Amino acid sequence: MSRDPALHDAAARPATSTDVAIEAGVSQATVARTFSAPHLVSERTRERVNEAAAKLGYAPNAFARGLKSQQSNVIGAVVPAYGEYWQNVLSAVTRELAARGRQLLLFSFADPGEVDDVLDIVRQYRVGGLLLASASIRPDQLSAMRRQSSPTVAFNQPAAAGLVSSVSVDNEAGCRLLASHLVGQGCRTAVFVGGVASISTDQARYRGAAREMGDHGVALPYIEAGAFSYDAGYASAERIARLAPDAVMVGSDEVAFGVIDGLESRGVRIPDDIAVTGFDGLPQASWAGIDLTTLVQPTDLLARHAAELLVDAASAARPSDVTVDGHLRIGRTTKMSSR
Amino acid sequence: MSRDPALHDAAARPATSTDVAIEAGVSQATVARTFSAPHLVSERTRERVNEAAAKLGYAPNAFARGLKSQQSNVIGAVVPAYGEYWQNVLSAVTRELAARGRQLLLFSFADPGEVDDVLDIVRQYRVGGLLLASASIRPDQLSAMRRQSSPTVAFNQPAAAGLVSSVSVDNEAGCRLLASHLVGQGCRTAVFVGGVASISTDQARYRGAAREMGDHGVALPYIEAGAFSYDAGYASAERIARLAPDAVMVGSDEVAFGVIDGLESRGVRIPDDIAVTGFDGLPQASWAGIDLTTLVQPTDLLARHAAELLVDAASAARPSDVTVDGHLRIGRTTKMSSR
DNA sequence: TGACGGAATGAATACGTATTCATAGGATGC
DNA sequence: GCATCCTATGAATACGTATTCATTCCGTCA
Repeated sequence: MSRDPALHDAAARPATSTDVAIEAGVSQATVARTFSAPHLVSERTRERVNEAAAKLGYAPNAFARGLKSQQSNVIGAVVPAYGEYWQNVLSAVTRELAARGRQLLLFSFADPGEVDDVLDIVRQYRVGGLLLASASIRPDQLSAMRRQSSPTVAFNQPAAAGLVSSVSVDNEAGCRLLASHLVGQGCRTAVFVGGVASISTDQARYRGAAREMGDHGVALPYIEAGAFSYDAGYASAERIARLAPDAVMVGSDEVAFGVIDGLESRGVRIPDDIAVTGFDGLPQASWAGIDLTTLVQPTDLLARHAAELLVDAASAARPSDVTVDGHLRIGRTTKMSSR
Repeated sequence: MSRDPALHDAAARPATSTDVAIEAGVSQATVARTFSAPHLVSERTRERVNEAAAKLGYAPNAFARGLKSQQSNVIGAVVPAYGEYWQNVLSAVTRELAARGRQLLLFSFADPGEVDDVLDIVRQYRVGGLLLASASIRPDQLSAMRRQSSPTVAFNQPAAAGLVSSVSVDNEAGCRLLASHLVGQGCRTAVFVGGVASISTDQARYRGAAREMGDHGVALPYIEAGAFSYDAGYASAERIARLAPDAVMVGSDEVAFGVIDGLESRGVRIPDDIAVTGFDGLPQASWAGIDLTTLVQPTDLLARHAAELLVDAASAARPSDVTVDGHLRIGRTTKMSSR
């Protein structure tokens, strides 16, 4: 029937190392060695095996390999289902891990309440490492995962420090930079717009901003947008406009984009009436039409650190914390002229 | 030493079904049944097993399970490392699959040349389904993956139809809608800006746009931005401005955002001098500051179809193609006044 | 030349689970 | 009261690979 029986067989049942062994006239052990420890196999035999493998379309079964060798090239990632920022992080981490021969197994959750269920599923996969992205994972959940003998890394979750390895930007210092810049521009009154007050990054950012502002005698009331989204930012514009500050420091770029549009829709001119800063350094912040002043997280660098910790087995034993500085990006949204 | 020996043991070696069996005083088979086919186990026994499992912190080993049962809950996804659009798709698909108890194993590639290597790695994982996102996967690569007995779905890759299952928006019809809208606004001359001319979606979109325009006697020259990125769009503004058309139809939103900023940086007013349309319906298109006229892909619906095909085993045998209509989003970028 | 050692290979086993087959014990039918 | 059937369980095996152990072969050194 089929014009290509070899292909047909392959479809029915993927070739195994034993199939290859028979085809090549060697033992299964030799085939396994050819793929996992080639230096133990003679040149001639290796060629024969590779030839047979190619003919049968053989690819080692990663599950069986993982089962036997008790380790896998799969790194788990627990990530929120929504959010521009996390999508970027995920993208960066995926690239770094791919470069290290690791794959990413994605576990997403839409609501913090789902985290427990998700973590239960994660435990079923004996992942070689675990990336916990999202600040809405509770400390007790973190330490529960810590039991796993594989490296666990919390991404941008200051509260995790000590419990598991962590990689973060210096949120507090970053916000001090932003605040300092605003003060330098002549800002005398300001407001901070956070996403969700209970999140540790949100707290750290507000703390940094409030302290720096305080050092210059500027008070910094806190407004909670309610979510880390454009819409939440847009909606918070009303409350901001009512306070009519010189500047708004927003806890994240995505929210800031909403704040800007929300304010402008109310006739507020940016930066002439109110200056705006963000935090994260999303690609859109650099778009000419937006040109937001923000703190750029070195996402690629953070991702690289995370990948190193995830791949390095030693980090499972002794959690280590990496903090990286972000850099200030000055855009039009804080070009406060003479005040 | 440790205050909690149970936890310590768990760290050393995760509990197995045999451990649980001993703890509960039953056989390993009974434990396995308790988790994979609870209805075969008596109420009383099930309780004892669950109790023992909780005590030991047992979670079934997904790899061993997959090895034995010859199927896994893991869906592979081959996705480009960059691109706003694909990040959104990935996010949507992840959610749909999570709702169906499936996890996503991510294989990303930065360059189309890497696809062959990536697909080789994919084959090592006996994934229960495979999502091929990205139009830069060649037809021969598609059909090679087709051998796998698991469902394979190409996302938004018209060229894949017939080879594997596919889920796409109707690119051609979508562009006709956009073109028709422009004509209705009084557009008499136009330009199409594609990302990469060799990509099949790009071709389909240009075809649709050119035909509809042609039906109204409007010629539509093709300009290639060179990539599906903001920067590529920004850079193409020079060539567009030189042609000074009434409207620019851009093949994707991300490129369109760049085109808009690029044009405005050259003093071109949008939409008064040139109208702009995009394609995809990215979240940013709806931002008030941008408000782009575009064709909104029903990403969630597409993702749902893809998830269904991936989970439904039957789709492995007989590829099926799903095409969904997008809808027009009219924004300020095509509010051409009186012409 | 004989003993020794390293390289290459094969046989056998274990990883943790699902599943088939067999068995024991009740409940049900007449 | 006996044959029958169904339920619950255990013993045993297989999934595909990595790895240990044993064996063979050949070259080398004294």
